[in-house]
Amino acid sequence: MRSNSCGELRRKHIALNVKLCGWIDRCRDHGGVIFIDLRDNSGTVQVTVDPDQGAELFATAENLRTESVIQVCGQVRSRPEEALNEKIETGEIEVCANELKVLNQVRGNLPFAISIHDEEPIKEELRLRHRYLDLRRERMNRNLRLRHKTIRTARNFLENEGFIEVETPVLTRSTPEGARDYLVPSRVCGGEWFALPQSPQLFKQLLMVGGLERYYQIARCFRDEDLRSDRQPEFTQLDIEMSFMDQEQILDLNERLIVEIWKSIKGIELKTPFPRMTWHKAMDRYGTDRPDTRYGMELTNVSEIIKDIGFKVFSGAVANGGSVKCITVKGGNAAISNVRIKPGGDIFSEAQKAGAGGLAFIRVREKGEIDTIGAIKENLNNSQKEALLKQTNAEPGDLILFGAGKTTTVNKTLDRIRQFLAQDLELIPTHQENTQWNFLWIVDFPMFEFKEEEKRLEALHHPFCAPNKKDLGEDKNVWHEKLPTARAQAYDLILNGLELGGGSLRIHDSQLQKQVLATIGLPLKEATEQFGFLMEALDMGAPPHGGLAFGLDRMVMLLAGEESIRDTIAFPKTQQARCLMTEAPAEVSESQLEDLHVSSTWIDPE
RNA sequence: GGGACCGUAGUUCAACUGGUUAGAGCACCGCCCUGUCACGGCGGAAGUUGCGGGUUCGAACCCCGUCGGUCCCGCCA
Repeated sequence: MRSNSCGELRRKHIALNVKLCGWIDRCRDHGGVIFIDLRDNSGTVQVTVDPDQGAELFATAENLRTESVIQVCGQVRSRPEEALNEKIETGEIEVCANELKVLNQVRGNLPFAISIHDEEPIKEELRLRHRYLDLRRERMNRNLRLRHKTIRTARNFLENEGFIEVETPVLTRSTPEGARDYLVPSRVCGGEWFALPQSPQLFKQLLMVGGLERYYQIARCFRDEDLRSDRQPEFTQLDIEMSFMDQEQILDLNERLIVEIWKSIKGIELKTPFPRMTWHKAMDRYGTDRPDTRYGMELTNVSEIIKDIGFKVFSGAVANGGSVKCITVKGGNAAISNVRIKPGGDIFSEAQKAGAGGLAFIRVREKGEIDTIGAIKENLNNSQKEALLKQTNAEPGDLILFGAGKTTTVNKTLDRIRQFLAQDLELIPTHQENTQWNFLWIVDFPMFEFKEEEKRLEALHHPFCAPNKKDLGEDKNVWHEKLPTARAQAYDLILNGLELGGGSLRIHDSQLQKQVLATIGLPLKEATEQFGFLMEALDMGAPPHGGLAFGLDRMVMLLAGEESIRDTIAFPKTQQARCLMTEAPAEVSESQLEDLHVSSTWIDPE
């Protein structure tokens, strides 16, 4: 069909007779001579149609339209001296057409322009409705190639490390905890349902019991929860699991994988080992378990200094078991007006959205003078003031913002304000050549967190994470007492404040597994029903194992510099989890439902 | 489940405080043009202002509802 690709043609091809296929990127009809920019995915080349090549050919060329698919036969020739174009890779030559066939004619208006020269933003709704056209455009084409290259790099790396790729079921069983499942009714087993996997977690553990030792998968995962710019109902994980490796070895292997990917995609040599931070320290210093370390403004705990002062908002918070923390905004006096930090202001309302009742502040003036509301100023003696300024490293010109109350709320508030101000004050170097890639391992997560609404403990990662042996001790009889406060051998990889992946060492002892499930309030009977196959396997020679999973869509998004994972997925869904192209989900016939022993209770609001 | 923003020609945008026939670039159609490369020139067609209702002498604009899209909170082990 074709002898060459458009983008490869150069001087050395001059005089060669070529056959090209592609899309018409643009046409320039000069009446006597017609120029066609022909595009395939290697690039574009100028095809010239001269009138002396025949009336029929010329007539066809005159009626061409943008984005029609054509096949061109012609000879590569040098362009005239004055018509060379340095801006185009193929700008030294052109193809003189002697035959031109329209393989597919564009009829009617295109919903939007495809041309590489067109940079107009298009409404996403339209892009999704005609995704095949959007994919033809430079940006999406590039993103999908980048995604492919990322996966290929991971595959090569893991291959060389002795991993094998294994597929796990998409039709599996529903499990409690975690996200809402997508369900599939069984026709053969009436009244019973499959669930689509939220991740291949249990299967990959059982592959370890199966003696595979090193597994990976580009795994599709499904979660029926509300969406965000970085969440799709079906998304892809780079899922990895291995046996006989301790945490350090697992982290090291994954660092090398990440280094390899960044080298191949960005041409950057990342420094290893990546920094590590305990979960506790992250919460303390940043108020979040996924801190963005590209900028400072860390949290300072000042509970000790102000616990006895007369300002009840502060002292009361500490007395009630909470804390008072603050962030110091360098140069904040000049940069941030009082209007913004008082009720109604944008910074104040950020604090409110995080659950804070108010937002106390201190402006640091020359010679240690401070400027704040009377209630704080009057109740702060000189030594407390000095201690405060010292601990926060505040200097004249700085603004200190406080969170006081329940520690979780204080952390949430200050984390949110810290991120908001980083954006606002442009503390993050973006669109610069030296983009920072701040990788950070968060380690030593707690096993559980207390779920206020349900008055019970819940697994922070998932209930298969192995607890830290040091926290349990040697005596198996007291494990159940120590479990609730134990740390997990779990880790997250954070990149610039986003969770890139996470994992853990797994429990490979059925007794311990049962105790963990009991700790989150799952009775043995139910646990056996849900996870009996796992517990059984753990009694039949289960190797110590662990692994992790990376959010591939998110990783590609960051590598591509995109702000939504939809731009890294060929056919993504909208925030309402619809596909605008196929219009899925859609109604099905009554007989299909009957086959599945299902009847719909949906009542159309009309 | 909740909050915010958006929806005008095929498309990207405009239309003052609610006021004449809803405009412009690109695309499209026609004519002209032999060296352009985001070609150029002249002309033309193109609109249920997402949809439904209300307020008003008068609505793209204000109000209510609804549909769709985006961002966020809740949610997402």
